[in-house]
Amino acid sequence: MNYWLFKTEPEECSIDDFAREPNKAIVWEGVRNYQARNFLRDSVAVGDQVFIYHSSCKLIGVAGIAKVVRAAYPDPSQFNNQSPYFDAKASDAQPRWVAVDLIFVEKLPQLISLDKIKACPEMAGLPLVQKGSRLSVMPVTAQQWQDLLNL
DNA sequence: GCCAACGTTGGC
DNA sequence: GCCAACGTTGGC
Repeated sequence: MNYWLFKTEPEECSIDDFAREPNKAIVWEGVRNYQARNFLRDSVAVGDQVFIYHSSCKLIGVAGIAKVVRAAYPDPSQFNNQSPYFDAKASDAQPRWVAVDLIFVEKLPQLISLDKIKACPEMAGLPLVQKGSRLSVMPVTAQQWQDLLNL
């Protein structure tokens, strides 16, 4: 079992959206970065645990936890020309992007803020806090996972 | 809303 | 395959 951190803008999809329908799988679509896609496609597996990180908002940080219930499959939004994630260069035969499905695990009683994460020396290896990193899907070690929850 | 740092695109 | 121009990300 692996651990991950997925970034999201809460206005689009927040931990509260998961909490509202705790038994409904949420399609994690719209990842349009090759490095992030490769993680999704090659390494994210059913049962993996995911930190849901809120970005570009008032309260920036890890807001909760979700779990992978379906591994990578072609991201439906790439074929939908009404979607902001539409990709004209993708086809059924040759999809470019993948999605996974997640389900709610918990909302953290208190958000783990980016400030706190940055201040923690154990988190220095996390791409999230590395200068210039814009990865939206990143691996988290078991140690980092535990340390983060202890913050 | 600014802007630095990245990633992608496309002409050559 | 280089690289300038452009678009995006995401904290501030």
